[in-house]
Amino acid sequence: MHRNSVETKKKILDALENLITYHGFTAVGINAVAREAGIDKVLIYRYFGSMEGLLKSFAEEKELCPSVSNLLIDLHDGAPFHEIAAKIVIEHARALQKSPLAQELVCWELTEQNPLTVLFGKEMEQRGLNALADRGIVPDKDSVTLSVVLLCGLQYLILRGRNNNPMMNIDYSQAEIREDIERVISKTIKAFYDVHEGSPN
Amino acid sequence: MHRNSVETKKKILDALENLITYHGFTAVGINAVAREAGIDKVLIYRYFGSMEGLLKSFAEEKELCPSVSNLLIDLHDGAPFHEIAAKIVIEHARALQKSPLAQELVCWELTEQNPLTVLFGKEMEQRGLNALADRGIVPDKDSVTLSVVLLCGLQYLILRGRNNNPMMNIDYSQAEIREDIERVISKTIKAFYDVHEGSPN
DNA sequence: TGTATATATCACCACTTGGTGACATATATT
DNA sequence: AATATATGTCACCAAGTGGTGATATATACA
Repeated sequence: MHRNSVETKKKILDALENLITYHGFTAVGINAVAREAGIDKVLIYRYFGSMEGLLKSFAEEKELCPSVSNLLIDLHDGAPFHEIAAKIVIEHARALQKSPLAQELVCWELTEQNPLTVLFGKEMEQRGLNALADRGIVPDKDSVTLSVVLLCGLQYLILRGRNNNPMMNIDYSQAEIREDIERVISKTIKAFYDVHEGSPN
Repeated sequence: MHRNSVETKKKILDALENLITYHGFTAVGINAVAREAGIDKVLIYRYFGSMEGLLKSFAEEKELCPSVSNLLIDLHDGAPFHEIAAKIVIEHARALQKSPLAQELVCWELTEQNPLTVLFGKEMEQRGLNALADRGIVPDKDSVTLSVVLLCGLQYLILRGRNNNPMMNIDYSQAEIREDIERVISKTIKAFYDVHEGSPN
């Protein structure tokens, strides 16, 4: 065997990722990570101090969720707010759907607080805001509220769908149903916006 | 000590409830339940067969979430659909907010499947539907989709708020913010419904 | 070449977990 | 009162957990 600390650290971080992705956050622990990485657990303590330290490093070094900004490039510059908002919500959901790791982290975040879930949560919060800030848009409070509620709803539906346990038979992973949902989302945001801009409070 | 099996069973079921409510579903286990109940764990096996059996009995015998139908009594008979739908969503969320046990079960359901989470999930699904069925209302698909997404969004926000970890500073547990959210929900459903009934597909 | 250090292995600790068999004793039945 | 059964206690098991100290060995540096 070669002795290469950076390689070993990588092995450990990768093992953690695989563990979360394929066995869920409940499977995470010092012994499990060491086993998965094929190294002695004492190396985890040596290089990361503790499980907390490992989670922190993982949160900092791994790409936990892709930026949403670049998913909006096909939106023309003068697009109305409701289109942008809908697009952000929908693309955010699609990205989550594609990433079992991110799904597990969202779920973990609802269960427990640790360096990883906290950092991940902050990152996720910033995604949509950045996409808007990039375009110099400052949305009013109610519009944000609606978008967030819709976004959270989609996140919840995606989490529920994971174990073939969809909510109300609304299985986001099925293409036709996803299209239905996305159409309703767009229609809803537009309808709200049309009514709202007349009297935004 | 008196020897009373029904009392012991009750002790065990109560212990499980307290454990879930005050220490979260991750704390649930044979040893933990026995400890909390102050009885020997062998009695759990004797009376419920296994942890699974205990969860099943718990799901069947405990009142996991209050019916939502009786929360709608102050709604007049001829109320338009959008008002009823909004009321159901909002009352559902308020009920969840009041029940830490239900919150934990919702979270558990996203993490793992077991007799308790499955039964609880089915019960939750039926709540809104029953409220509508009681009034002889058969909503169209898109309206259901919107209501479900909004409802799920509120559930998610409530779960996130539990550990002082609110999403985007939208803390459902704060009265003023809750009122904002509820207002947006009502406004949204009405706006969608107004547009939608003209072209329900 | 010899030596120090970074890296990795191994053995062990106390504690918790789910699970079971042997036993004691209160209660009910005959 | 004698017996059977329901109920409860105890001791134990193998396996897993987080965590640590002692030791081996590859690599780098003198």
